[in-house]
Amino acid sequence: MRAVAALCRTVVTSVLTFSGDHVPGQPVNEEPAVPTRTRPATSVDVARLAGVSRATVSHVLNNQVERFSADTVERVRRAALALGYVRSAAGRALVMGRSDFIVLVVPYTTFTNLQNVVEVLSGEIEKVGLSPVVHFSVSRAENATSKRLQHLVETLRPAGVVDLGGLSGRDIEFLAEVGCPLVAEHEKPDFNTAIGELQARHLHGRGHGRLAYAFLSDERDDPYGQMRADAVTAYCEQEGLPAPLYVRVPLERSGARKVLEEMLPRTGTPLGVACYNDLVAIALGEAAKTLGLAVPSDFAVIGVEYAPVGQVISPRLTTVAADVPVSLGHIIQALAKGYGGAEIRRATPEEAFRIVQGETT
Amino acid sequence: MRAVAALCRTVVTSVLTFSGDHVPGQPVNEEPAVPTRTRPATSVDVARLAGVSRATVSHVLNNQVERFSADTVERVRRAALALGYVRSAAGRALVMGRSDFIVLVVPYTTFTNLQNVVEVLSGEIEKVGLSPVVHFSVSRAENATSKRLQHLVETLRPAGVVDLGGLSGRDIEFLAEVGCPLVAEHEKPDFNTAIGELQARHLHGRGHGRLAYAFLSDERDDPYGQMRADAVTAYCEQEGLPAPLYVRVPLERSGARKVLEEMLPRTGTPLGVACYNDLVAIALGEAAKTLGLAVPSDFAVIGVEYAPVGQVISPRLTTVAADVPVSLGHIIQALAKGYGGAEIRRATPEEAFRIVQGETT
DNA sequence: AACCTCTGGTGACACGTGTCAACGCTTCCA
DNA sequence: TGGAAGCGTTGACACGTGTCACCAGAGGTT
Repeated sequence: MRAVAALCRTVVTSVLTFSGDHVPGQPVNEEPAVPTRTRPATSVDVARLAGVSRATVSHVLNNQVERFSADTVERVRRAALALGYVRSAAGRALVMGRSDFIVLVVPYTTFTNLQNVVEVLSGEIEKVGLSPVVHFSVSRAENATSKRLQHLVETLRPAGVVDLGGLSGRDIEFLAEVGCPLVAEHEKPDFNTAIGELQARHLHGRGHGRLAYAFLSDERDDPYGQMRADAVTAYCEQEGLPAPLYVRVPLERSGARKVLEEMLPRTGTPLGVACYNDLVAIALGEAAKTLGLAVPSDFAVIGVEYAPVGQVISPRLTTVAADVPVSLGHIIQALAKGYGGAEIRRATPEEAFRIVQGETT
Repeated sequence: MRAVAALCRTVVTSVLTFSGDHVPGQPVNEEPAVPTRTRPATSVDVARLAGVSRATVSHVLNNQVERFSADTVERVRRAALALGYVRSAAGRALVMGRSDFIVLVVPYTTFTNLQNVVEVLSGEIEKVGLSPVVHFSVSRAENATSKRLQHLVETLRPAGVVDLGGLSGRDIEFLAEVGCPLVAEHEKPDFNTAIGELQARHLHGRGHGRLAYAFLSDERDDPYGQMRADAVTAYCEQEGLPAPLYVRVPLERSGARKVLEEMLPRTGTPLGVACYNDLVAIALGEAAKTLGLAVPSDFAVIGVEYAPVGQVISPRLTTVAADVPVSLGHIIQALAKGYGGAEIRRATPEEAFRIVQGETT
C-alpha cells in the first residue's frame, strides 16, 4: 500500500513537473529528469484523477457526502487512497484559522506512567479527528508565563490545549486571551481528594491514628500535592484524629533522614505517613530503617504511583495505583464534548484508584 | 507588554472589521460592537502601521535588511512589536513547503531525566529559529511503521526529526521517502560503547574479573542495550577476561531473584554485573540481599542513569551519570550544521559520562 | 408554456506568507 | 545630455485548503 502510494506520488510529480510549475526552493534550471524530492499529492491531483472538481473532493473528504452520488463519493475516495493523499495541515489551518492539533501540556514533575497517559490521551484525541502534540512545561511558577508555550500556541494555533498540570495562571489567562480553548484543566480536586482520602483511610484502617503528609521537596512543580494533603486533613477532622503534620522530603538520604528525625518528636510513634509519591515513600522508609524504626508497626508509609521500583525493593511498598484510562475520564469526557466524540460516563474515584498492599503499612 | 499587545490587537480588529471582511466561522450578521474573539495581527496590519508594503515587512522580519534603510527597518520592527505580531505558521508553512517545527521522537523506555533532555534540546532548537514538538513513540518493532508519527510528519511537515531512539527502520525509510530530514539518529554507538566500557572497566577495577550484562526484560523498547553489552564483551576480550553472561531482568521481585539464581551456578562468585538501568541494578541488588550474597564483595552491580531512587536506598547504587547537555552533543551539532547554528566542538565520552561511586561496587 | 423544486456538482474567493522580477529615483560617468 | 548603475521598495503570484453562492438539467406542478 505504501509502495503503491509512493509510486503514484512519483508519477504525479512527473506529470506536474511537465505542466511547468515551479516548486519553491527547487532550482528550475536543473535537469528535472530525476526528481530529487517527490512532491506530496494535493486535492487538485485527486480531483484530476477522479474526474471531478476540487470542491467536490474537499466536500467528500470532509464527509459532506449527502449531496453527492454514491458513485462520485467512491471515485473520490479511491483516488485519494491511490495517491496517498493527505490534507495539508498548513492549507487547512490557514483557511480554518486553527490547526487540527491538540497540545498536551505535561507538568514538570516525576511521572512514571507518563508514556501511558500520553498514549491513552493520544488515542482519544485521534478518535475525534485531531492530532496530539506534546509540550513539556518547565516551571509552573504562578507569575511566569511560559514563553515557549506562548510561541507554540501562537504559531501552531492548536484546536485546543489539554492541561495535565503544567499551566500557570498566567498561561491560562493567555489562552483565553488568544481564544484557544482549554479542553481540560488539572484543577479537578475530586480525584486528588480521593487519593488523599484513600491513603488516610488505609493508614487509619491499619491501626495508625497519628498521620502525616509528605510533600516532595524539589525544584520541580507539584500540581497535585496540596489537594491530597487537604484531603488527609479533612479525613482526620472527620474521624476525630489529630491534624496531620506536613513535611517536605528531599530525594536524598541524609536529607530524608533529617526530616524524619525532626518530625518524630512532634508526632511520636506509631506514625502513618501519606506520601506524594512512591519516591518520597521510599526515601522515608529507608530513613526509618536506618533509625531502627519497625516498619510498618511503628512507622508506616504509603505512596502513590505504583512505580516498578517500589515493588522490587524490600520492604515492598504499599501504594495507590491508578487505572490510567479511567483516571483520565474527565479529560476524555471534555474532549468528546468539545469535539463531537462519543459521550462517555464519567468514572467514579473508586473505579479509578486502588490500594496496592505492600509491606510498608 | 502583553497588555499593550492585547490592546493593539483589539484596536486592529475593529479597524479590520470596519473594512468589512468576513472571518470564517464567525457569523457576520451579528452586531460586531464587542468582538467576541480578537483576531491576530497579520503582516498587512504591520505594513499599514509602518507605512510600507507587505513585501517590505516580510523581508525585514526575515532579516533581509541589507537593502533597506535603517529607518524603514526600525519602523517595521517597532510596528510588529507594538501589534504583538507573530508570523502565522500556517501561511509560512504553506508557502515554504515545510513548517518551522522539529519533531522530537522519544522512545518508549524509562527515562528519568527525559524532561531535562527535552529541555536542553528545546533550547538548541529555538536557537536556530525553530520550534520543538515532542512525539512519544509507542513501539519500535522493526517491521512496524508508526501510523501516528507518519500522520504527524505528513500533516505538520516538520523542518526535521530528531530521534532519541524511537524510530524503527521503516520509520526512517518513510522519512526519507517523504523528504523529511532526519537530523540525528540514535545510532551513535560511540557514546553507548563508552558507557558499557566505563561500567566494565569500573567493575574490573574494583576487583571483579567475572562480568555479566543485564538487559531489561520488558515490553518496552531498548534502543541502547545491545551496544552497551557489546562494549562490555569487547572489554572482556581485550583484557583477557571470560566472556560476559547476558541476562534479561524483569522489574519484579521474584522474577529478578529467579534470574539471579539461574545465573550464579554458571558464573560463580564474585560477580560484577553491568546493568542497562538503575532499576535493573536495584532489582538485582535486592535479589542478592535476599539470597544472602555480600554486596559488593561477592556481588557487585552498577547501573546507568543516576536516578534519585538509587541514591536514596541502601546500599546506595553505583551508577553512570550523564552530563545531559554534553551527552547530547552530537544532536546539537547536527542541528547546528543542518540549520545554520553556531558550530560547536563535539564532546568526548569522557566529558559526557562519569561514574558515581555508591555502595554496590 | 411558464414556473418551481430537487439533485448533483462547481467557480471563485479568502486565508497569510515568501520571493522573483520589476519599478522609480538618484547618482555617476562618458 | 544621454545612458548606465545602484539603491530602496513593491506588485503580483504561488502555496493548498474550506465553503458560499451559484449553475445546469431533470422532473413535476399549475
